[in-house]
Amino acid sequence: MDFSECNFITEDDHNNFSKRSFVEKGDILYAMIGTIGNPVIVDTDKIFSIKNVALFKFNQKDKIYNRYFYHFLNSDVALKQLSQLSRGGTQKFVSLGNLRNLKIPLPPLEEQRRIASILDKADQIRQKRQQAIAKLDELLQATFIDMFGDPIKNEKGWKIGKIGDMLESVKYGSSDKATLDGEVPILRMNNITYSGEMYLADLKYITADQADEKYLVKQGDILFNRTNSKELVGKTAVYNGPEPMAYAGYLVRGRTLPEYMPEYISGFLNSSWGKSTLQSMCKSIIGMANINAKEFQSIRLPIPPSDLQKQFTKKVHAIRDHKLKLEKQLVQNNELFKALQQKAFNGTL
DNA sequence: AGTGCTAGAACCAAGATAGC
DNA sequence: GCTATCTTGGTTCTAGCACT
Repeated sequence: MDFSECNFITEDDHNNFSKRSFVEKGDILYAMIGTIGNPVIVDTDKIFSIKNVALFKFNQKDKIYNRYFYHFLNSDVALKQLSQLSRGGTQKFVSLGNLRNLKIPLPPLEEQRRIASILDKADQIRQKRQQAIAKLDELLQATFIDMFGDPIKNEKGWKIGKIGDMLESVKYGSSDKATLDGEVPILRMNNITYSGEMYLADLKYITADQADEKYLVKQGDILFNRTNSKELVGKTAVYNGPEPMAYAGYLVRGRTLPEYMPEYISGFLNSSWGKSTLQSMCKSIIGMANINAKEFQSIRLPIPPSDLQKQFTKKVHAIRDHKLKLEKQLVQNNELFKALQQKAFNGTL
């Protein structure tokens, strides 16, 4: 059907609010530029100026149910229509005209409610899964505190030392140019997440010749991001992935002595104390911050007994395994949701 | 080899403006 | 006046090079 019977509203003068900027409960907002989409159902009445955002109002509430429309906007059926129409060079955007002309299957209201409630339920399930995953991250932090206490107060009276004391070697990575078609994958800063995990996607590669032993990571190596913005400098993760893999020059590789656990060091650096230590020590110049290998090694921390570090590592691995399981389930949930969505909007649900 | 430093690419969102 | 499109600007990351 043609959607022109709905009101679509865009911008308004900043000082001159009118009906056009009155957003009500149940309206839907939709980003027209940048990350196109991300529809939101408004849950409070508010007046504000809208720009580059489409506002959907539902004048004919007996004909269209907003949650049904919301799910439609999120569906591939709608996105496909829009992706063919979106314009712009580097910056993609859709126009109001494009949105007005969206073709949407429109069954009777009761049917729309039924479909929306099925999709809502499926959506809730995957959100719950996502929350469970987030909880596991918190558990990781809590486990660290539980076992080792507050590192600043050091109530448990651990020996205090430097990260360097726990390492057998510290090396900078390769400064060779990474490409998409080389042989050996090379880890870059985007492969380390802020929360301290490896993220092995979006890989680039170097040639086998360039992948000298000194530029390769082994399982159990610590990777430390020496150059980045002030907030992100010092991102640290323990490598546990497949080999061989190389690492780039703006990462530092730390290899622990056998009696110490890389997970403990990473756990410390990823705790709130670790993060604030890193922020306070980095040398920040025009946007970029640096922590060199020497400074990395000089970071002071409590060094608890090996046994305890090993126990911590076991727990970390158990939590990560569980998280991996949940993430797999989440992928399945997402696929299921997509399938339901497909069915919903081609009339077979 | 290790390190500091910087240009600029990529991305994205908001502001500004041209044109109907 | 309204909409479509272009410009500006911020953030983050990439990549490389020069200095020690």
